[in-house]
Amino acid sequence: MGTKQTLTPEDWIKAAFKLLTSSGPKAIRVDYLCKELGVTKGSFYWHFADLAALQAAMVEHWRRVATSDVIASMVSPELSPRDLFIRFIEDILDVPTREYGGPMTEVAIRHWAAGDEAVHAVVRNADTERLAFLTLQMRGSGLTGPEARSRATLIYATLVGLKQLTGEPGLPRMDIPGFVDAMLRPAPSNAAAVQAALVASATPVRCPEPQLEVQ
Amino acid sequence: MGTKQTLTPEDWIKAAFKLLTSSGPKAIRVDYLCKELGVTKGSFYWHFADLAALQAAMVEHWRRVATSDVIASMVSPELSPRDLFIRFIEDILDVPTREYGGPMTEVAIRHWAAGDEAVHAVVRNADTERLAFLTLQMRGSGLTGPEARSRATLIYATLVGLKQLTGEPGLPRMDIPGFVDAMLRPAPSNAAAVQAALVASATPVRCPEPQLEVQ
DNA sequence: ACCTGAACACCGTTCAAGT
DNA sequence: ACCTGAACACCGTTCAAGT
Repeated sequence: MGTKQTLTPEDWIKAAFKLLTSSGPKAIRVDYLCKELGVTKGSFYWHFADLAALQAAMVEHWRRVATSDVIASMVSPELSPRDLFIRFIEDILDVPTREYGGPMTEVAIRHWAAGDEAVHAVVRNADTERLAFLTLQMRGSGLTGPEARSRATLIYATLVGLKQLTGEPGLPRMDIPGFVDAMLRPAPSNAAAVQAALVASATPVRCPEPQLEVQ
Repeated sequence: MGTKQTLTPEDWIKAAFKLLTSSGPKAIRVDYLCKELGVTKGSFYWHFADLAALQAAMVEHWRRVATSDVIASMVSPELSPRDLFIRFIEDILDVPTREYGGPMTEVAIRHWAAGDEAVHAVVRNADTERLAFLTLQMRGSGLTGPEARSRATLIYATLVGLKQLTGEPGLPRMDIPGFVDAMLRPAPSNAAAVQAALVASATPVRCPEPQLEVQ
């Protein structure tokens, strides 16, 4: 009743992301997937030619939802540049992860890419595409060409880096609107100052006292 | 008689490099190694705990002969800075490869590193070590701190890049002494000019007319 | 000490047969 | 159309037995 009769490729991809984020790239295995979905191996090979095909589909899916789809959803012209930036950044870092491997999909993909050149190539493409879009928007906000590019690079690198740290407890939470405002200010062009603005605007999460294991 | 009775770890490492350079990282397999050496699999596991141990030994061997050993052989103070540079570059790019996988070991290792994070980490360390040494020597030749570092980086990146292209036919052959002379000139500090000096001093190998496949 | 030979383990892949 | 179940293939690893 509540259970679906037939599996779709999306079911396999979703299960594979779950394995990726929970147990790493090497956990993307046919038997694990089948256990997760309650079927036997033969079923997998009806949907995919081989494991490489599923992996390619995973990466391509990620590329679409975490890059092209987000960019495409931005072309509605009612957004101010500032709001567009905020939404883009929040979407890139969070939206595509909701349905699949949880909030750490982006980090898991980059970890996977470190050991798989095919994955790495797609991640590079995604970075390029996102950066080109951010640069274009920066330029549309009145910044000059090189300035637009360098600010876009800085903002993107900073946020990707912070996202990596999000896994650890006691992370600083980032104030994305405040950061965007600092990045859009035309004058100072001072990377260090902008970086300082981000750090200053980051509200540290309540940091629990370090607990010693006392019994 | 002419054949050795007993295999050494070095024999396995050498055979593994042969497989790496001829057929890529995935060809480093126990059965291939055994066929190459004329023994059975059990022999391998007497010498190494597992395949990962052999791979680690390969990378560590490369790191030693292609980095630390070359640097250590340079501390004899009879060399002029210019000759030291020339010898270092030639040794780094050629010497460590003679005994093992031929002249393309450096390229093969970097290709391997693209798909294996453990290998990649060692390559990064080697690059850092080589660059630190080159920078130090630049500084000893009268260049200022930042200038020494940027020139060392440029020279190293250029030569690594050219080495990658060496595999293809019709390569430009590089005039290392001429390049070093250009890099040691203190004044202009112009990266593009130095780059031009290298390209100008590269004597193109006889470039055959493009042959159309006419039958 | 060094190696053989055979077995085992693991996991991707195939395929005839079911519904 | 979608899946089961069992077999096979591939290759890393183990180990008792040889010299």
